[in-house]
Amino acid sequence: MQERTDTIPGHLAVTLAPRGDGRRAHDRRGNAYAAECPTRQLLDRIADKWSVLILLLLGEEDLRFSELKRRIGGISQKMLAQTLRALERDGLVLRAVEPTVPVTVTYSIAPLGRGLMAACRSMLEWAETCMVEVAAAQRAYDLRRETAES
Amino acid sequence: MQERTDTIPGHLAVTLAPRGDGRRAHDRRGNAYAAECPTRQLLDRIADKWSVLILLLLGEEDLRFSELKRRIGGISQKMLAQTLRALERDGLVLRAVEPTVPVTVTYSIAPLGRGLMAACRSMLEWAETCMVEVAAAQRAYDLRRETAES
DNA sequence: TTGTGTGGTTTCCAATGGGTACCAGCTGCG
DNA sequence: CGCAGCTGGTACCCATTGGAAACCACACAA
Repeated sequence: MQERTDTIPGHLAVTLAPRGDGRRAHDRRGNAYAAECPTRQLLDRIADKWSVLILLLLGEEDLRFSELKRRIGGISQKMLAQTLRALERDGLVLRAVEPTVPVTVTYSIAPLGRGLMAACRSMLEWAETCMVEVAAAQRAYDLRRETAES
Repeated sequence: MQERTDTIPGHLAVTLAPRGDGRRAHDRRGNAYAAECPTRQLLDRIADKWSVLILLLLGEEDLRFSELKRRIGGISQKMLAQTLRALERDGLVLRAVEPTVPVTVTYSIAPLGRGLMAACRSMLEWAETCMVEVAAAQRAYDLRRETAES
């Protein structure tokens, strides 16, 4: 949305190795493949199944803790709390506490998280679209291995 | 690259719960939030940091095992082998063995994986774009907690 | 009084991931 | 000749992570 290619103050100097050969486009924007790069660390946190699922759900409507837990099959309370806290810290979701009788906590998507949601959504859509082909590929692979073993 | 949006035969019938209330758009395409849903299981596998990084790299050029390991900071041989095998099984990457002196194994992206790459790429681009804002949000969050503690 | 529901935290244990060593097979160097 | 070295892994072991379940505080309801 804004020009940032060479306006970011300090971190590019850290992550941009002084190589001089501008080989690939993304290298000019910080190397997300280096473990120490902040972009990589951010990517590590969001390229996570629980984060993606939570963001997708919150993209549709605001939800409370227990409702999220109910909707996301297989998530433990611990991981839900942990992931929500991380997303809140990153400014991707908002946490609103209403001091009702049993305290009510509502989670919603923050402005910063909206952009990420689009990426998550296209991942989900790809999965829905290609699932059958993937399943076929798996069967083919397993069959190949099976016959190769004998 | 090719039309596949509405030509899929059978799986929609499987994942579409017979509920009748078409509340939300994605419900009509199988519930990816249920742990048993194949779409969810696929999403779990691809919403993973190593898978995303590998796909992004292979999207740019074919690479060999050791080159991938060199480029992806912090990945262990074991995780690289494991993730590559899973991606190969899912039909997302291709593994080509050339019987050279020390055997040379080249990995490339499969047609099926191309579509997913787009989603991975937008995730990376989002991370690059919003990293600074996220870092600021983190600092604000930490500060809030710090002062709340005292 | 005991149970319910809320949004967690804590505790413990199993599973997952990572580090390291090792392997096979041939090359080339000393 | 013999031995290191390069490749793409696998096997083993331990550290970290994730999950299940218990616990908590609080107010109300039966």
